[in-house]
Parts: sequence; C-alpha cells; structure tokens
Amino acid sequence: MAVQLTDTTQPDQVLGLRERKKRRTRDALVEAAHQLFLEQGYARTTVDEIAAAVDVSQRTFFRYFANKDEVALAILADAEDHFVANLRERPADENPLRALRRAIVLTWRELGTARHDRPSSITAALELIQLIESTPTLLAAHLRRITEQEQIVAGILAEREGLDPATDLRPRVMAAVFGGVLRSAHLSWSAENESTETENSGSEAMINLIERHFDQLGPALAGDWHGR
Amino acid sequence: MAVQLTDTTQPDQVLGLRERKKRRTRDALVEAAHQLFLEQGYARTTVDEIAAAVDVSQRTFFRYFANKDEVALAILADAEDHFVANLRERPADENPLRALRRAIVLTWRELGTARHDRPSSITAALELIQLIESTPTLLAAHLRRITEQEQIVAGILAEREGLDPATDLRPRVMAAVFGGVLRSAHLSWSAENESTETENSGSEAMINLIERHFDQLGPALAGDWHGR
DNA sequence: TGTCTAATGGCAGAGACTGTCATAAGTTCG
DNA sequence: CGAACTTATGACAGTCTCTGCCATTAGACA
Repeated sequence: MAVQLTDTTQPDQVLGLRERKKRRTRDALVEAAHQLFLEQGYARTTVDEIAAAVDVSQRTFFRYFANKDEVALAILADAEDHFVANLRERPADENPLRALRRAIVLTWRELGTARHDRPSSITAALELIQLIESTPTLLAAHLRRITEQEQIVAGILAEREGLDPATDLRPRVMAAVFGGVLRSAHLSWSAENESTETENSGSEAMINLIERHFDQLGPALAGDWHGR
Repeated sequence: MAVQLTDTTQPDQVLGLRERKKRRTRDALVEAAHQLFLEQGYARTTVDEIAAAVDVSQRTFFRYFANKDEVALAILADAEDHFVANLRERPADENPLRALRRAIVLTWRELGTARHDRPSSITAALELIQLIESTPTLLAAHLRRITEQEQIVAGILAEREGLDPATDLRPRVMAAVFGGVLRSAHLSWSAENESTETENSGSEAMINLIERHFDQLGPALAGDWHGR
C-alpha cells in the first residue's frame, strides 16, 4: 500500500525516531491530562502539572496544544474523524438524515468494539463527555468544535446530494439539526450518568440514547404533541 | 402595578442613587467595550483599556462582569430575555415549532422598531453577532450561553404542553433543533455581511434569513432532497 | 449627624499563553 | 562515521485575565 517514493512522501507506518517520539509525548500529554482532569477537575489542574507529569517544560506543552482545552478535547477528536469518514462512506441512496444517523451509531459502535489503539477509547470518551458537561469552559470549547464539524458535515451532505452549498440551505440546516440532536443526547447521557463513576457505561447505552433522540425528531416537529 | 411595601420590595422605577450609579457604570462598560471590540478586535482589547475608558479600576470591572466574554455578550442578553418572555406569551393552541418561530421573529422585530432604551439596540446586536462569528473565543462563550437558553426553552415547551420534561424527550429535541436552525441563520447572516460595515443591516434582513432557514426545516428532514 | 452597609481602588499573586534565544537531539549526506 | 543542517526543547521574561484581601470612600438609614 504505502508506496515508497523519493522522500517527499512520508510512509504511513515507518516514521523516523523524531516523529515517533513526538507522537509518544503527545499521547502521554493527552493521557496525563485526562487522568489529572478526572482526579482533580479541569480548573484545578494546571498546565504545569500536566507538563511535569510527562516531564516536559510548560513551553513544550504549548507547542503541542494551543491551549488547555485542546488536550482535554483531543480524545474526542479521534472519534470525530471517524465519524466524518463513516459519513463519507455511506451509500448514496440513503437519505441524508438516515446517513447521519447510521454514521454516528456506527462510529460509537466501532469505538466500543475495535480495540482502537489505546485500550479503552470509549471509556475515555464517555468520561470526557461527562467532564465536558460539568465544566463550563470545556463545554464552550467543545461546542465551538462541534459547530466547526457541522460545517464539514454540511459540506459532505451538499456534495452527496450534488447541491450548491452556497444556495441551498438544506445541508446546513440538516447539519445544525443533527448537531442539536446529538448534543441533546449527550446531555441526557451525562445527566443519567451523573453519579461519579461510569456505571451504565458501554457505548451501547449512548447509542441507545442517540437512537431514542433521533426517534423523537419526527414527533417533536409534528404539529400536535398531544397526538401521542 | 408596583405595590409599595415596607422596604423589602424595591420599586421598579424609583431606584436609589446607588443603584442608578451602578446601572450607569455597567451600561458604560458594555458600550465602551463594544466600541473598542469593533475598533480593534476582541483579542487586541484589554480589560484595562475598557476599564480606563469608563474610568474605573480593573478590579471594579470584574465585579460587574465575571469575565471579558460577558461584557461583549451582554448586548445579546437583553434580546434573549425578550425572546423568553415572548415565547411565554405565545397562545397555547400554537404548536411548539410555530410558537418558537413567531417568538424569535417577534423579538427581532421589537428590537428593530421599539427604541428600546439605547438608541440602536439592533445595530449593536447585529454588529455583535458578526464579531462573535469572527472571534473563536467569543463564539465558544456564546454557544455555551445559547445551550443554556435551550434548556430554558425546553422547560417552557414542556410546561406549555403539560409534559414531564424528565420523561419526554420532545421538548429537549425541539429546543436543540430550534437552536441549530437559529445558529445556522446567524452564520448565514454574518457570512453575507462579512464586508466590514453593516450595509444590508436592519433587522428585516435577519428576520428574512431566519424565516428562510425555518422554511428549509421540513424539506431538509424529508427523505428525498432531489424531490424539489 | 452618626452609624451601617455596600461599592470601589490598589495591591499582590496565580495561572494561561507568547516571543525569543540558546542548547540538545534527530536527520542527511559526503 | 562525522560534519553540516534542521528541528524539538528548555529556560526566561513578559503580558493578560482573573481572584483574594484590605483599606477607603460614598450612599442609605434612623
């Protein structure tokens, strides 16, 4: 697969020592930060502590992450990329809403089964969502990232359907609605799992919640709520 | 209306000198901050500058606003309160989606016509939306506030329809969808009005955009996009 | 007018970032 | 293998946001 050219193209797997080292410290920072945030809370953890835990200088920390938010949210970035990839791979004959729904469920399922690279990427992701929901600063940063993702999603939808994203509002509206439903599901999840430790755990609980929220989309928009 | 009791209840209009002074400095801070942010950008404006412009100490600034974000977003807080009030006043026989739509349009129209208290609250609000959309930090803070508002909206909807907010997901989903549509409209607006000065201006342009986005909600969720 | 309460200012300090520069550590090539 | 080059890191120093603390000032109230 990885074709070896002169030296412009970097092989996927065979990274130099330098790159490997960088990746290692980056991973270490993410993990150390995550641990510390869970133990003592986001606000009460200083960047210096995180850096010290990995034995690098504070300056180096800020070369890896633009700010404190970024280390915390790094764990979800992985999942987000997977989601985008999954959405792109959805068959063209699926309607947009279904494609989105399938893609997100599939992403959580993957995260649950596949032993990604880190042992428990789901556990970490779920812990993080809880942390986010209980940390105003983090929530703000997370919401901003989410909306950026929505732009990307809107672009993918427009492309899928062969629409002009500048003219047609549907992709953007759909992406925004999707984002809203997801956030709502996350909120419900973190409300249910408020009690300290991850008990209900498992990606299944989250998937279930997401499905239920999607199911309410039609009924919610229907004129009369008393109908049911 | 305002019944005068012993002294526990503060009359609405007749504020003491102290309260009047406080309100004045608060307003001055908001206005000075807004002006400075527009002139030199959010990041390049320091809190010290804002405080100096109103001739108070930095310490005092932070007694009025928890952080720099808050002064900037204060201008929209007013509009948000109006929206909530408008939503509450919507007739019970209106379905939820329509109630939300009417309430938001009405809010913008009020903001446009009524000479609120400050001369041009719309102008400032629209300028602010543009500033928000082009300032990551502010956008993050704004999104967080928006989601808080969504919780309130969900509560109002549940109450309107006599539903148990803990059980029924529809209010929450609806609030999230509404929030998404609005954000999408704001984004479109700020994209259209990117060019420096407020030209298209007027709340009518924004209202028009909001209506158009709402109109796309049905079509977007409909199975087949090629239908139209 | 005198007391009581609340707003303010000034100061010190923690913590998140950023620019700069010297040093250390990988990479490349002869 | 070692010299020359490139890149990551560390160490400061400095700015800016935000907080706690205490003395001072200025309305409120009797």
